Amino acid sequence: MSKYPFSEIEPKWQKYWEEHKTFHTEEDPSIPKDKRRYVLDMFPYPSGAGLHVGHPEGYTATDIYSRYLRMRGYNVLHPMGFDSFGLPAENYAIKTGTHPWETTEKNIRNFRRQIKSLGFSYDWDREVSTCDPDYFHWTQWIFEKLYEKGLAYEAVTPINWCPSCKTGLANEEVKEGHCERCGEKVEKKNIRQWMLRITAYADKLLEGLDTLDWPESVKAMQRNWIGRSEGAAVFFQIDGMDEKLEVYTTRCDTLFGATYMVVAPEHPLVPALTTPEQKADVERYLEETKHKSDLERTDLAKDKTGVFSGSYAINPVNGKRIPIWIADYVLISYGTGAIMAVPAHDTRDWEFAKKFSLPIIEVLKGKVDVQQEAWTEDGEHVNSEWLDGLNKEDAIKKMLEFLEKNGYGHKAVNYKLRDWVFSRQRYWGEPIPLIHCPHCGTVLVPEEELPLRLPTVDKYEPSGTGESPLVNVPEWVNCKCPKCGGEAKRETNTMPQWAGSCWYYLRYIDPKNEKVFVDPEKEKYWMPVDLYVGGAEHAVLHLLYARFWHKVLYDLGLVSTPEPFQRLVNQGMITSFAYQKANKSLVPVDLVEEKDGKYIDKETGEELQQVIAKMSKSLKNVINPDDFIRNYGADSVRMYEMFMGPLRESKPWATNGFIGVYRFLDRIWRIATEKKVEETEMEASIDKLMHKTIKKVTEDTESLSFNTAISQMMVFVNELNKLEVIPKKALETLSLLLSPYTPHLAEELWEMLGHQPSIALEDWPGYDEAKTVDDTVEIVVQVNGKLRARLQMPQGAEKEEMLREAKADSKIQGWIEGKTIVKEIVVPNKLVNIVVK
RNA sequence: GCCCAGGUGGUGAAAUCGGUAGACACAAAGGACUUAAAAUCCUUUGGCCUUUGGCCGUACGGGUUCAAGUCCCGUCCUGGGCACCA
Repeated sequence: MSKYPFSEIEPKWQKYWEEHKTFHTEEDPSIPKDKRRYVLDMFPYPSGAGLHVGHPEGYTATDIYSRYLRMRGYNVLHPMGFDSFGLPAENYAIKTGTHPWETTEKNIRNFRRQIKSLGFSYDWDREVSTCDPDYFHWTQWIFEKLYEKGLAYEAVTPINWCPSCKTGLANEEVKEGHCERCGEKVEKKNIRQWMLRITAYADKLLEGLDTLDWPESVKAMQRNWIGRSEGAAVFFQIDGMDEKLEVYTTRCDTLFGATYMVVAPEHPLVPALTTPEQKADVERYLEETKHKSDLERTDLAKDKTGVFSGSYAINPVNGKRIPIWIADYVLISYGTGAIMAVPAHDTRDWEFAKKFSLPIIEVLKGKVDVQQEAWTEDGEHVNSEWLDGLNKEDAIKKMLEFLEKNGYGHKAVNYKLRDWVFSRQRYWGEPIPLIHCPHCGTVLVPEEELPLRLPTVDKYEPSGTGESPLVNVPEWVNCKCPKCGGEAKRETNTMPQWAGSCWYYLRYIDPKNEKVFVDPEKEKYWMPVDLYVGGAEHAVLHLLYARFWHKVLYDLGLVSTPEPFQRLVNQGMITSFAYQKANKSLVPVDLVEEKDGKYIDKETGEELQQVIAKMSKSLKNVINPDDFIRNYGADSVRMYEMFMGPLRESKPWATNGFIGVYRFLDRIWRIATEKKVEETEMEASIDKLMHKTIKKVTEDTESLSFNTAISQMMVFVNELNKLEVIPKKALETLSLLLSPYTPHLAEELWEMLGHQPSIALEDWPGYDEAKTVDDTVEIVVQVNGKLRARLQMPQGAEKEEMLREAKADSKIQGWIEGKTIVKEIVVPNKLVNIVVK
């Protein structure tokens, strides 16, 4: 069926670009700052499975945009690399004994081949790979800066432990109590960890969001994750003890309604609070909660449990004695690990109070009986002495004044954000460049000894005791202390995968520099990233960590911008069709057949419903672009992925739509090769359409609305196809407009039209605004808002004339005859609406 | 439960400073060309009716307006994120 020889054209031009270094980028100082753009893709983890169709979506979008900007005279930095440390290569090594380096190299070669086969205009001289010692040299160096600044610290804390991956996880890597990577239930485990003090940057990370051109949803997610809340710290005197219990509350105005207190089971005051009579009960409860997994503790049922400590606290506002309970619905990790409970106005406290028959006192006038359910909305204060009658806002203000004046408390801010657990007990990651010396304590590996490389090991198996496989390599672990020269041991933890991706965008700027991580002049030349495109799955993890590192580098004067990524666009996920039984279970795609537009389960004959689902191995609906590139060409793949729908929205991969863009490209090929192409005067209508097309494609490319730009090009091509003789100018313009989208075809056409390559270096075509408007326009005539007639009128006709013609129309007369005209609305060049009674 | 997106033909989707709903494409049906097929080209294609015309139609129910897919209020559904955060 094929006439369009993509399999010859595409390798030809890919070779040309590579040999001529068409997309090599230099820091040309003569190009002003506002004519430079940094267009970045989220670099891939080179998995063994290779590229899937989601990758080229974002990569094509940035490639079109980069090629467009170059044609508009911008100097564009558009690099690609590989995020190559990570667990899959290590797990494969455990299974097969193959060194992760080998697996990773092989996968990178495959990824590079696949990416190149799509004809992207990357400057390959700038490729980086995070597992390359020349790269992680500087990852380690940045870690040392963080350490020197006091932002890295060691702690033995309960961390999220994945028993399957045998490593600690950051909070961000735990999803619903399960390991994000393997799905195993996450346990709590106390081990020695390196932590990064990201909490010190909570406010800066929050405030910076306001300056960014990012999707609101991603900003909202980061705000949620940081979780800043303003409230008060309140001190409760413990009855009969010289101790105070500090709580955090956002609603200090409800203090008169506090009828009991709760501390987390891990709270340090628990032993002191426990009275002899309660000791047995408390110990039993502590034992119980210790064995609950995180998931069980936060499980759906959320049945409240707890035990009375035996002690009482004094409510500072009224001197009442209130009991102190121990319960695991209070988390040690948030606030002070202790709360004042106001059961009338908090659902959780209410449930607990009901279960243990604690008093419920209403302090906000609500619409419900607080003995029956909690009232959690605002209301007038009652039973609150000097707060009675006030609303929430005023009452909080007044209470804060009272607390501060009497030393009972003060304003306080809390965050949900936790410090970042930065160490992993694994082999395939950047070694943390620290040495433990019995005399000098923790000492940094001297800068001149970086990069600190990974030793060769025989077994990649983690020890499972919370230590990395590196502990089994004594010749690597044992070393001399750089300070005192005595016997010392290396840190055996490695960095998490996120480390390398925290700063890779800076290394692209100066990838081969052996002296510094990035030359400051070059950094100033390109930063910040003008457009960053990638999946929404990195909304908190990568994008928060990278911002954190960048802000630290900024504070150290090492980078020139407070934020790394000025504009972020999330490409929508490419989903796939899946087939659902009546009981909602999904059937793998290879067990489904299509019959007369219906989908039938091959095994049972049951009729199935077509639904949209994430691509997954188990449903066998993962799509690899290689087959499509082979069968239809890279240009078709690029164009199809852009034509499917808006870049930002998720959309299903429906292969039957693919043929449409292929036909489109084939049609262009036939126009160029089978029709006469001559330097003729263009017919006015074609000329107008050409100018309209240039305008639409320009605007839509600029705004990343590639799907509508493509449909406009289709309209233009359909019109050209009707002509016997093709004006050369029209075909040249089409080639230029196509060139960011289907660069191989465009280069070939450009050459056929007698031009020197490369079309990528040509100027983007301009348009004449006057030619983008039609001489006559269709005017819609409505009567009472309903469409009744259409008129052809000259562009820019006067309102009076439009109205006169509308009323003169025979159809309209039928509608307005014998009625009173109440109102007449005229929108120039658009419509007339006559309102009658 | 909370926070963010989104709901338009058989399908992917266009159209949002409120102004012709369904551009472009797929699929389907019919036709031309052909010994035949593929490819290509042309026509039709939201639903209904009494079909040179009319009525209905953008998840559902209200509202604002001369005019609502678009704005406002409420409801339902789908996707994503967070989740005992005091």
